[in-house]
Amino acid sequence: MSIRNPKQALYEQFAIVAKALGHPLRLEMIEHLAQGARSVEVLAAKLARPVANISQHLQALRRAGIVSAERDGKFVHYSLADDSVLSAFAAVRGVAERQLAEVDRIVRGYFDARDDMQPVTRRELRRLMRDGLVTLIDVRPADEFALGHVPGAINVPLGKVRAWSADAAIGREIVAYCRGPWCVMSFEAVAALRALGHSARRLEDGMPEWKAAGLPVEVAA
Amino acid sequence: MSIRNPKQALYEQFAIVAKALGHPLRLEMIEHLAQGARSVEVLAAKLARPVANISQHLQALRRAGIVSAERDGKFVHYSLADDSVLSAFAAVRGVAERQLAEVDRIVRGYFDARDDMQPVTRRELRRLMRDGLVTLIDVRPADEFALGHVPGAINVPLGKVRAWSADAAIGREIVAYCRGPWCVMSFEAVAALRALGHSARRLEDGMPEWKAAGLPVEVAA
DNA sequence: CCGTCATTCAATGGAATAATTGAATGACGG
DNA sequence: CCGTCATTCAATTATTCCATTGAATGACGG
Repeated sequence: MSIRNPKQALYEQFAIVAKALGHPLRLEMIEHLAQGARSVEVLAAKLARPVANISQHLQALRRAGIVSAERDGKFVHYSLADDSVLSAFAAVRGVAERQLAEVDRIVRGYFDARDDMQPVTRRELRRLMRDGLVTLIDVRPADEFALGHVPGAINVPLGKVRAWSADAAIGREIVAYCRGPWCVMSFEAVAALRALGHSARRLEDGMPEWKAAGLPVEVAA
Repeated sequence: MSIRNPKQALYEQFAIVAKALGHPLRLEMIEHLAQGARSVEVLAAKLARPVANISQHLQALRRAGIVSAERDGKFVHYSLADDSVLSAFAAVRGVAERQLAEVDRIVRGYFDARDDMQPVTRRELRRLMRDGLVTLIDVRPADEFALGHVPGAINVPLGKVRAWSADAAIGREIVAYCRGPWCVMSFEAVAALRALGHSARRLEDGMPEWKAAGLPVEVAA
């Protein structure tokens, strides 16, 4: 280890954190961990990756102080070290959104830019929910829903949206949310619902942001 | 280029930004650019690095949408693309501060933890300045001071602190600030002033944060 | 105490990144 | 149009990072 002055040493520490965020798979892992603690195996299954690979990335995230590990018998449960990680994730996303035309292109391309994709804000959703004007669906898998969801939301995992919507009244607006502002599950849910003649919109972002905003969260018994 | 789904493509875009932040030298460059636009040559001189090296890092930052370039005759002036970059920098710093014991160790080690290093908050500084209770010094180089400084601050570049303090009254408190919360110049200024018998403290952070907080900035004529 | 299972470690090869050097571009002044 | 200067590009080497594989660790259940 070469001798460094304190200033360089500090920048190196900051760079360790940023570097750990600088890999698509690790970012995806963080977004999953933002939904709740996960074991290595479960995370590997969710991301369809070899367990050893996920384990190594988790080590990298742990070295950077981004995730923390807790042993529970044979299992090791990983979770985000604290809320500052979500802030950093959101800030990086913010730079990308504002500066990289590519992000805009991807999002628009995904939805074909065919009609208004104006998302519902958290504030607006709270008002609509209070007045009973909309049906709120959480399109994440059941296990993530169980760990915490918006009060009043119904869990309709993405694969079941079509079947569920058969029983829903046409005309009543549906709002969908999932893991975060770029989580594609809510995009797909809204697209499917609209194709079936429903009025549907996305919440502007997802569960981690809802919780980070200090809004109430309901946990399954 | 392999075929990717939109979700992966988005994570890749986000990773580009984080990866660009994941190098100590680039972080230091960002902190300098946060003080104002700089040409490649000036930046290289400030960081004591070969021009070509800085140029390449600037290209990397530009590809990530972090800095923008503006040609002015023979010179190219680089500056931060927008304020979201400062947010991202601060967020990464926040993770490092909270999670990496190493950061704390470095800062403490730098000051030997011998007495209270409680910094002055922005709010407190504004009150002290309004009541005329402190002398505020900006220890950055003169060119950075000229591009914007806290109203009422005196520019005392680090190398001149000792000479300047000879004329300062003992007993009146001095507050020093520079480029940001980890900028070591203010640490050194405070250490030097205290060694000379003055009462001195640091502002909690520096110029970019002051500006980002929407507080008034004074620019040299 | 032994088998099983979740996780981590170690070693490999291949890809990306970084610093350095020297040459190439592009704009200004004469 | 030519020399100068700021900047960028290209090529090289050393380093680091990444995915994969198979073996090692550590804890539980019998």
